[in-house]
Amino acid sequence: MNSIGRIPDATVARLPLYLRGLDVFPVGGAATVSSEELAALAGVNAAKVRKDLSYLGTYGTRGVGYDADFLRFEISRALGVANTWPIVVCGMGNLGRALANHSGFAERGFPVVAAIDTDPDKIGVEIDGIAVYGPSALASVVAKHDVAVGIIATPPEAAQGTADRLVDAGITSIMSFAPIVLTVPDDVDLRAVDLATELQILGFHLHRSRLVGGADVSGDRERDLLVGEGPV
Amino acid sequence: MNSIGRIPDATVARLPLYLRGLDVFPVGGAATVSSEELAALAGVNAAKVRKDLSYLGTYGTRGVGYDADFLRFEISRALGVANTWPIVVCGMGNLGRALANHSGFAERGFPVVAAIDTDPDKIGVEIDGIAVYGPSALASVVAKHDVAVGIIATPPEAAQGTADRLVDAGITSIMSFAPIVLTVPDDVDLRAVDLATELQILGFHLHRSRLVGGADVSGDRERDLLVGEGPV
DNA sequence: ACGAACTTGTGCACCCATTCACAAGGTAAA
DNA sequence: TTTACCTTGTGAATGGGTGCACAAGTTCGT
Repeated sequence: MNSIGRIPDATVARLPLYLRGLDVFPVGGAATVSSEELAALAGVNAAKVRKDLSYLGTYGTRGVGYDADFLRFEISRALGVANTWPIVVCGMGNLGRALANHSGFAERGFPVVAAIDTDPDKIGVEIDGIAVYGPSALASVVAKHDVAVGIIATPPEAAQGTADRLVDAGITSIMSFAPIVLTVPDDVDLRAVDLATELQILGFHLHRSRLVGGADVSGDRERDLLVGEGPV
Repeated sequence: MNSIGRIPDATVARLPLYLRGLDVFPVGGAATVSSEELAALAGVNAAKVRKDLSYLGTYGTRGVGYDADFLRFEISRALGVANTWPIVVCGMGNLGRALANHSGFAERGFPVVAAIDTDPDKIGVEIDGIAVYGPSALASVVAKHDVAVGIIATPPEAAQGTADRLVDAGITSIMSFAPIVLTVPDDVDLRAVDLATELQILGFHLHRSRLVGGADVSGDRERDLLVGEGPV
């Protein structure tokens, strides 16, 4: 199955992990990597790696493995990371500031080009090199910088309003850190990350294991990644 | 069903959402909530709510719904949130500081009681009310505050060492924000959250949807900016 | 007391993802 | 060339999760 078969959601969620794993091979190094090695680098098992990659095409060589550079190129192409998707961060509180500064975003093709906040003391200034605008400037900021993704890091009570404004400005990809359910049109892609929820899941297992006196009752815990809900 | 049947992982991951949804009902308000309402509050569908709750027990009343207070109590009990699980944050960079300050953690029973960093300028001082210690103090900090969860917000190259030290100190629940695969013993519960990975998943859909408009499926339109820059 | 209108709890069918197991294809050395 | 040994790619089995559809149980109005 070549170029354009449907790629399962679970596979899409793992592609970035493979790409990340390939970072250990220098670009242009002509290295080959087996599904077993890549599995270790990405924290999954080898069968999954092979099946996932088979959805993209037949890029490996039997008896040898995958060419690291070529694989990197193909996964990048599938993910569209050759593109750069500018981000606007909404809400410059603790979390917003940390996200706006997060070097890992720009490195992966998601530069933070602007921030939005309602605090008059922040509007018009630069925080850590990021220009902060008021909510009313959102549409023009989006147009000017060709913003593709909005991050919501506002207090929960402002989150829905912020989402509405992002949608009005034409944004179709939103990542929210607000601990509430947001309503957006069907054509908007929303991923919600609730850090407290993640901790509570950890807490559940903690609770269980301490109850029993040590052994992890819930079968064996393992690998996780997570998060978010995918719409279309 | 009954009290302690195995609760599916997918259900455990949603219980915190239900709990969060129940926040709209004042404590002691004697309100009842239907699966439909709770579904809307949690962002899932009603059938899932009913099935999930049935794993905890039969807490609803047919024709009526669920008693909000009772349901809150039972979900809390299942999750073990009646307990308080102290947290130590490792790495007080941008993200670490934001997490250490995040009010949502303490509200949900996960107070940040200490922080660890290697920077001599930070060790021994308080940052936003959180005492910062050096790595060597980890074991004593864990013992003294009865720390149950460790958060890794260090640079990627320090993450594995930090994980090892947390494990040595007796921590069995770890949440990592470092973009690498961490190796921990089987009895340690590890949740990895990679924010850049999340964005790349959004990027995949963006890429796909924008391709449909443009006539080129060959993927030539993209700038061939490189692809895998920074090493680990 | 009775029927209409609700809402839960759950059996069941379906779907997606994971994992196994192996044939197909490739390398290397004698 | 032949043999021994790798590793991919993929049918097929397995397992978990989702959602439908409906019987069972409750409330309310008449």
